[in-house]
Amino acid sequence: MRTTQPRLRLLHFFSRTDGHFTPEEIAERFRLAGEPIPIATLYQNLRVFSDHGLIGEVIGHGGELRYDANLTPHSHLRCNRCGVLMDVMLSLPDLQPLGPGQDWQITGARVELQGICPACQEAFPIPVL
Amino acid sequence: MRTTQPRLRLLHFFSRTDGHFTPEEIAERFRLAGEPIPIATLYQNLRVFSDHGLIGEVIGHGGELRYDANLTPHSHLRCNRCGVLMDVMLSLPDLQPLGPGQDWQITGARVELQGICPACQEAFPIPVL
DNA sequence: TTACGTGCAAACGTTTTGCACAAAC
DNA sequence: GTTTGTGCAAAACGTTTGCACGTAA
Repeated sequence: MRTTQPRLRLLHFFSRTDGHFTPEEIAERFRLAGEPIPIATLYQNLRVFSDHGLIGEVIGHGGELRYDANLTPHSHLRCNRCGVLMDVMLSLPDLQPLGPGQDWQITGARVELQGICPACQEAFPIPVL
Repeated sequence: MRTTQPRLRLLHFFSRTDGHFTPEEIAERFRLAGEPIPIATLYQNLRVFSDHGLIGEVIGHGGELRYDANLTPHSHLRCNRCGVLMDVMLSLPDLQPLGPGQDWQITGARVELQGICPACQEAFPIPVL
């Protein structure tokens, strides 16, 4: 894996952010910064970084693939009103299913909590969704 | 919402299956049955059914959108080896985050367990993934 | 110097849209 | 008769690929 200009730029981007971005959103950031990154190069390197475990992948609300610099095991918490997504730590207890699935060997879990963020609780005290 | 021929055919399909299908997989089933369904009509009605709560949406292994006739609250269990996906019931304990996120109002959760299914445990006793 | 990465353009598969026609109410 | 849905063709969208050129090692 070679040290190239586009890879350094991408790593620099991830080192300064903690969000969950689609490829298009990342490209937009570079475009706005006046230093656009070719879309093929972007996709190629997101794949490479992900394969090498340098960044994580998250499935977004609409099913779109998002990349994430937070590599620690964590769950996600999404606001049902404004859609904001944050990382949370959950201490997960025994996740072995009872009944159907009890003979599976569980190796991991992906948990996405849904809820109303504090700002939306304040803005819309009466549930609208 | 009108009762039309394509909608009845689609509902009939979902009433007889309990899998998680992509639009293309559903179209393929109709094609094989000798009664193809136009792709635009299929997409339009999957959206309509989902909006009306008649079917559920699941994000598949590769991030693709899948539709699901099982409307009861359930989690998914996916095999890391063969990719098979099954529905499971989990009795989820307290999911309120501690620390960051503790001031959110939790309304639901989407849980996907990963593991090795019994058939794969038998076929590959030594972990390959 | 040679293997690897870049980045353009083109291809690709999936999903959506425009619209004239048909069917349901 | 009016509104809604159908289904074709075309467009749009996000992503991948082929390939000649550039660059890191």
